[in-house]
Amino acid sequence: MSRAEQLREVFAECGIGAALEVVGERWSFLILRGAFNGLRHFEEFQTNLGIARNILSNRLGRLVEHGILRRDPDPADRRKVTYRLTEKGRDLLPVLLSLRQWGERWISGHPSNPVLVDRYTRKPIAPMTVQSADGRELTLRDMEWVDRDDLDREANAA
Amino acid sequence: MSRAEQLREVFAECGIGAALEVVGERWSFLILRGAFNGLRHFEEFQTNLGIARNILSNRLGRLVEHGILRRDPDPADRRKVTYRLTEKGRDLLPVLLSLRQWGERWISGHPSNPVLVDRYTRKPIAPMTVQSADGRELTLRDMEWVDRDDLDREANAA
DNA sequence: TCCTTTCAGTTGCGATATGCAACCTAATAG
DNA sequence: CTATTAGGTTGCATATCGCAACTGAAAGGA
Repeated sequence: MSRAEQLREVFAECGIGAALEVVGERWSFLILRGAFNGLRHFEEFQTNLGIARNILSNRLGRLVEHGILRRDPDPADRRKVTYRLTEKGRDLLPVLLSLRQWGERWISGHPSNPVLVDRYTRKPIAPMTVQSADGRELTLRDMEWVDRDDLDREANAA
Repeated sequence: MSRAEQLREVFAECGIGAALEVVGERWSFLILRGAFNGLRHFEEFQTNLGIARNILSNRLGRLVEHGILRRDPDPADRRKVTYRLTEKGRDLLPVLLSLRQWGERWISGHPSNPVLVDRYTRKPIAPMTVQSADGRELTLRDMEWVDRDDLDREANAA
């Protein structure tokens, strides 16, 4: 098997591809950002993001299909519909925050508003970092890509 | 100012929008995933990702424009060109890993191959989490969105 | 009751973006 | 000096996006 074929197999089953099929379309991340910031209704998303209504309709539908948002009628006003994050959706917070911090550092050049703070200490959250199993911060030089089977063999040999 | 207008202002200057303009297009993340895994040449990206050649050309060009990849001629073979991550590109690793871990957990349902391990302990890296300034893991219930100016006022009042 | 506004979409249509296959040029290999 | 490889570009078909206008059901107000 050529190096290229090896890599193709390896990448095909990567979680990134799977994730992108669900949240990789244009606007999906921005809609989720809105949801994390408390937006709930169609018109709120539309006016805040400035997204076309048909696209918004399509994206909300898809996020609901994939179980990232839940769509419920508003009991108080039967015209209204509320979109809320599910656990699966809330679990995207690390992705959103990593992306945001990167954008702040490398693109916009300054911290955004509002800030996500620890409710008790009132201090902004820490930058997202890659850490070892025992909590040390790792840089790319401290890491290595290893085939899962090779890793098992290493463990058994030890 | 209405609640909607407040939020619009607030979101306009969020780093996520800025980041997405650079890496939010289709294929960009997958190309970066490839780069993190050691792909360097046009044909490698093309055969591994199965992306159309014109789109690949366009995306590589854009990533280079934005300073995420560096494009160098290969001194050993003047037909070849190498694309490599810059520091700005390498700093996207937390984004890629968060996305990958989410995809593994919620979409593909199983860990991907290969694994990123701590080079010395040989243990897989930890899941990406949101942490307080002093390193405690935080859930959404432990956090709050706060306007930066309000936060400053809080700090001064204390 | 009737009229107006709000909410959450849908529809039609032109502008973009994507994907495929074929082609191209320079450099290398044999 | 011919064939192959690397890294693209070009043309063309299809899919997606974005805007503006429209719809239908539900409230709100006089």
